[in-house]
Amino acid sequence: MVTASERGREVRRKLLNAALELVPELGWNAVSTRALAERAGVAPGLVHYHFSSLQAVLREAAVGEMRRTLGAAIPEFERAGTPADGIGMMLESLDAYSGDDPASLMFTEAYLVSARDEELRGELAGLLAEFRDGLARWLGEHGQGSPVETASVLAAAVDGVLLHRPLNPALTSSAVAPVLRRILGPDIEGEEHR
Amino acid sequence: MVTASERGREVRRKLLNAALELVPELGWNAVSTRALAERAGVAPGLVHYHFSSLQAVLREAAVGEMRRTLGAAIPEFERAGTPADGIGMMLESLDAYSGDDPASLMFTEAYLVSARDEELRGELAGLLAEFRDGLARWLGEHGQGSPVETASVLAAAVDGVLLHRPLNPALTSSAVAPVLRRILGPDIEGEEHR
DNA sequence: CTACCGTTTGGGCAATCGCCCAAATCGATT
DNA sequence: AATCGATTTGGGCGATTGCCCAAACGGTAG
Repeated sequence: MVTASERGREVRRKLLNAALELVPELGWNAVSTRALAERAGVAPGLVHYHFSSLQAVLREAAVGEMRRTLGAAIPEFERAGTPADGIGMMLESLDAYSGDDPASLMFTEAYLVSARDEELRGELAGLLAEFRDGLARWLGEHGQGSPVETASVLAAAVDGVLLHRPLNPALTSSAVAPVLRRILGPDIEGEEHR
Repeated sequence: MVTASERGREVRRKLLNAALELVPELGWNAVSTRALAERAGVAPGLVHYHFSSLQAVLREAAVGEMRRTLGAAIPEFERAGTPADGIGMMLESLDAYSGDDPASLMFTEAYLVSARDEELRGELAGLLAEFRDGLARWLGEHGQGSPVETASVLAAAVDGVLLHRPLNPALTSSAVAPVLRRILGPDIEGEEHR
């Protein structure tokens, strides 16, 4: 015995999962109402019954996925004893992402769309700020100088590596980790330019 | 007196410039034949007279823009005396790119599309390899250890910063430069994980 | 002047788009 | 059994898509 509202929530879930598959496969702007419904195995009209628009489905799917991924990253980080080990662990778990896998592509697609979608931009900025602050706090507690700036650059660098990976197969974690770890070292003297 | 072929080459140029504007404005997949022609100030049919497909216009525009930008970056780099100064200079000139400006968005759009477009992927990989190798050679000549890995991570980190900038306004060059410069320092010891 | 050829025009083609909606369906409640 | 509200169905709406093409245009050569 299944109530109508239970079936409804299941359809919603299937639509969000379909979005998680199709955005990386086709690109955010190439996902259509009908393709989404077909992948979810439901009738096309259901998309606009459960969501206010096609964009709303994609936004909710993207934000949910990123929240899950980033939320799992912080505690994993904290299992490491030192920041240097933390970067190592993070990059190792990052080897699961080739850069052209669904999760990586969803991240980049969302970043890019957020440049033109104010609502998505706000949600992503909040998500990213939360992750960055968590990382910065942990870095600070372990004696890292300029923890906020370091965390910001670290987060950006990791996404940059994912962005470059499909074009540069040499960017494996074992090649990246030693270089990226140096970011935890002391400042390097350099002229300040005007 | 203007020959037909001269007018033709001018139309081609105008279409490529229009693509340079519209891809960042609307997103790669949202640029249509008609919108492109309208922005270029030419008739719609000309798009498929001068190019084999709409995608071909966007590809040629993106590759050209990236070739120009990356090509200008290497000599600028070499004007610096030390790698530390080079990063400073690069990041300063990078302040011209807010992350949601046309040039930055075109870079990211191209990276993303290349995940699904084999031809574009090949061209971008070549472009990126050329830049990375030039940077690595210069780093090596200035005594930088692991120059290839350092250059690869540096290139990725810069693109990551551009990707994050619209979501994290604190990522100014003055905040990023000191952190990113540490990448030129000595290796940091850290456990190797199994 | 005529013939020629690369360029340009603008409308047409079939396909697809996001979104809408009346009607059908289904379990729960009376 | 009758009724109700939430969910589902599938087709329809006007707009837009990439690409095509016959016809017009315009400078050059014979």
